[in-house]
Amino acid sequence: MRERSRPSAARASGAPAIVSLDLVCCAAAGRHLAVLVRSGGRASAMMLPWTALDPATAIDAAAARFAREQLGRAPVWIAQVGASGDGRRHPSGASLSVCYVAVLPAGTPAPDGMEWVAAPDLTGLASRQQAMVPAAVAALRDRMDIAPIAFRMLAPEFTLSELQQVYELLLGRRLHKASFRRALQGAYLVEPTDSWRSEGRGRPAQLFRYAPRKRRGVRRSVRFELLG
Amino acid sequence: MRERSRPSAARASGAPAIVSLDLVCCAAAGRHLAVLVRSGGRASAMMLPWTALDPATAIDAAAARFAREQLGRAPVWIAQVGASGDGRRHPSGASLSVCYVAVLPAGTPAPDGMEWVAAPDLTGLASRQQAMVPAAVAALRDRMDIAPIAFRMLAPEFTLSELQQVYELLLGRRLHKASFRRALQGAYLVEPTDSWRSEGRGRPAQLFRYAPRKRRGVRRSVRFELLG
DNA sequence: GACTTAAGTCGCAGAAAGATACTAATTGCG
DNA sequence: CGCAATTAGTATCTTTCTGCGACTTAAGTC
Repeated sequence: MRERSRPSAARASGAPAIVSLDLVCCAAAGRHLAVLVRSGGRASAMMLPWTALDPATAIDAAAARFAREQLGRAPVWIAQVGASGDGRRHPSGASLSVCYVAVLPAGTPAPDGMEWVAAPDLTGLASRQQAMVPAAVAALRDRMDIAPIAFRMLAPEFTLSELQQVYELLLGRRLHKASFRRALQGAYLVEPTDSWRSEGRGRPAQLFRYAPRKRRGVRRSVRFELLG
Repeated sequence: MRERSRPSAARASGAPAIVSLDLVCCAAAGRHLAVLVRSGGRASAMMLPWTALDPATAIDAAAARFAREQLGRAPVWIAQVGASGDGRRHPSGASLSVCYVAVLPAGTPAPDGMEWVAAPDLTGLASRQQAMVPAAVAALRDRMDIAPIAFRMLAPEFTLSELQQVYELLLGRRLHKASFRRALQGAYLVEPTDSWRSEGRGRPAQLFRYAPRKRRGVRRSVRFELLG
């Protein structure tokens, strides 16, 4: 089990780290989803931020605190992806790793010692961490229709085109503009502001903010389409 | 940290168990979802089946093997629910627990030392295990439209009314018969057999089997309804 | 002023989903 | 036997949802 540079928190007690807590921090960046990696000195030694899990602390709280420490600020959203532990390598040598996915607004600068890498370009991680990235992205995609993840990836005031781009990013496919806006309108999730933003060429876009209004619980119909 | 009767596998080595692997085994039982519990001698000392996680084994494989051991057969479906570790109590005293949800066909008899308890009646578990039950049910509900969970909860040949009852069980609401069948028909997931089953009162029902046919990938539209 | 680009809107055609009502086949009972 | 009760399965109508192309609006560019 090889070891290179590791975060100072790891194995501080001298006891071997049994369980690691790993973080996939995501932000929208143009057409890609960017992930924060710690580049340990050389470019080839990239790793996701991780720490040894303190058995005395609640794990969700530990993840939130670790994210705040690493980012210098609280993420706008965080959730557990899952636990993984098998033959694949982890920088810590931990036999078990619990992965969390955190979301930051687009344009957040990378903290010292870290950098944003587009998710598809992210290679060369230890194999267990490598597998966490698609799992974290899938977790985002799966939960974006029950939590306002896409909205949190934007500044508090945003254009509907920006929002649509985030949805297209996470879903991995293009959406139809009119249909997207109609669905959004019907959900009473945003309210217009008085501001407009002119960005280069075309007509200025109106700015909106996330302001969900209470609605009676809508129950979706049974979907067999993805089964099989 | 109190301890009562525990499975023999736990702490066999004498070292304290750091991570537990817990199992929520589910089966449809009438109008309720039933969960397998180990009733340790007295009725009050119920617990979910759990074991100490062996750091040397891949966790998914360990969960599958533990389920097979406990059930005397392989479950028809199993998936990880997540890791939980906080102040709440666990029978093992473990600081971290990884929960898996397993599915068995309706009517499966409880193994020795275990019994089926309807999920709503399941109280008196250690608090961390208590929280696993709704989380496991939610995991089933969330994944039933991407994995054939409902079909696996039935015998290989089943009636459409039985299938609908399972869906209603997992979704927690009534479905419309005609709409359910129309959607099922359109998904090409089942094929009729030549058998019919007469069960007491009304008209005999035709038996179907799960036989998904390949279809082009259907992409669902953006859903904002559950957001907010 | 004409062209380009992007934002935002309109309306239609087809698909999907809900409801009601209907037919069909069996058991229970007088 | 004949009829009510019960459950399975189907037909049809209506409403809603969704994909899509076409359109208008407002800016920059030449």
